Amino acid sequence: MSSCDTCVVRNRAICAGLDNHEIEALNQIGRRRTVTAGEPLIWEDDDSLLVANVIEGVLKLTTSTEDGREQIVGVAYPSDFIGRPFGQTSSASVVALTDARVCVFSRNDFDRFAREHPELEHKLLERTLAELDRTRSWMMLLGRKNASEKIATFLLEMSDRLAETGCTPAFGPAKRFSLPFSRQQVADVLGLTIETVSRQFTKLKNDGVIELPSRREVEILNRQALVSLAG
Amino acid sequence: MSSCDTCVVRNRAICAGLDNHEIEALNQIGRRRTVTAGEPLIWEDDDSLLVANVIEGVLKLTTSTEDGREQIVGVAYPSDFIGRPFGQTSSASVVALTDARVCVFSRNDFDRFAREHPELEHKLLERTLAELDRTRSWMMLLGRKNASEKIATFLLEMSDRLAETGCTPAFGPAKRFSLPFSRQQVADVLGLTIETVSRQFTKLKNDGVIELPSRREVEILNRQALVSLAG
DNA sequence: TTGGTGTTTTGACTTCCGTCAACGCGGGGC
DNA sequence: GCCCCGCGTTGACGGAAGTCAAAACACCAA
Repeated sequence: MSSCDTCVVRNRAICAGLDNHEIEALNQIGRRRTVTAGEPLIWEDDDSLLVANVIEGVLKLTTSTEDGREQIVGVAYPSDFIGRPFGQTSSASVVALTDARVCVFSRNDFDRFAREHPELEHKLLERTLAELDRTRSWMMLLGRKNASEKIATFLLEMSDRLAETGCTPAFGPAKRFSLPFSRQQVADVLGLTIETVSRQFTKLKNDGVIELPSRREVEILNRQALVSLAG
Repeated sequence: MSSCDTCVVRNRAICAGLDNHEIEALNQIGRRRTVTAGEPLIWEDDDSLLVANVIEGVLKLTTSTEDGREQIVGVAYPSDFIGRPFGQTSSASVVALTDARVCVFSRNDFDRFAREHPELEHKLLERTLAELDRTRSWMMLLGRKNASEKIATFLLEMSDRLAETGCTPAFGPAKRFSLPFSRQQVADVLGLTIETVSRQFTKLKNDGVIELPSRREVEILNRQALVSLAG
């Protein structure tokens, strides 16, 4: 009996579609791991010894300059795949934002397994293409949007992304949610400073667009206003 | 005799690795097309009816806001794959920057063929992963670098990218090259305005770092200076 | 409750880049 | 050759966001 049998992302992650025999083989080369909030899983420019599936929690992918500036280039949620298979060094560090559970593989083992299982490679390809789309629309935000457009876009995206994994059984975007990011991390996602993020949040609150019940909580009072601000 | 036999990117594009029989089948569903500079090949948000391999020339991938701001989110060179296979609408327009030749497929035909040829899907996966890496490092540039760092990084990237396809048989980065971009397009790549781009070019010229023999030509006089400016 | 620490907010000031406008230049057509 | 038009450059100016610093706040532990 493999631990995959009880895996909550079994039907959504790239391992979906594998039969029992294949899952058993995959299970042989992978292992479960927990990562506590703030703990790194992969270092930028290391040989990317491992790849992983996210089971639970949220992780950030970041790149940094030597002088310490940081940009969050991706966010991984449950069922997402992280790491860089097929012979390149990883271009990003991966750090847990919340306590997380992941299913890790050595890159070599994973590469070999993937090449023998086209269905898995296909799932990975679909995921990678979707991630590339998301990343490109984020480039638009980074290159061409101003601070208030960035914040509005960010809040809408959060509301969508967190709804999928949220506790609320209702469908559609979340009206109220808990950010997995500190203010500094929001700044690192949007290419802003922490002060600018803070000022924009305050402005939205004063304008009655959102409510901020606590540091990490956001409640969207006027979604339509956010949509029109997002540009 | 298929036209693939004489294709200059036959060994570099995703069709590399297919045997003669498979190439013949692929040739059946594809066709050659020329695109003149400035002409669009794919519209943003259309159903992405087609995908393509670049044989010759350079094309830009762009996203735009309703109010006309544009961001170039990718650049396709010979042997690159463009378009969005597998059931999503494309998130970017594709427009030729130079006269170009491409090998186009209807998306449905290509999807079907790809699913039957894991080796091709694997090549596409490797390409997509590499493109995602490049895109992420560009996010760092857009979010965290200032104008002079952006310009320096851009010139170095151009020098690398154009060397691969350049006429000069010598290896290594090109010392002198012809930009496939207008000043406005450089601005759209870097998330700047045309005026800022122009000023930064002039500054680099005055500082003796580059020479600008004509509007599109760039000669790098002091590569090391560019590297250290790029941050 | 209190005190301490790290995060967030707020304020004052600065700066980089965007905006607007005028000018220059180069290449194509006549 | 000459003119014209689009692209690129330059200058003056303003404003959005960054920087620096201090205050306020949340959260934890004792």
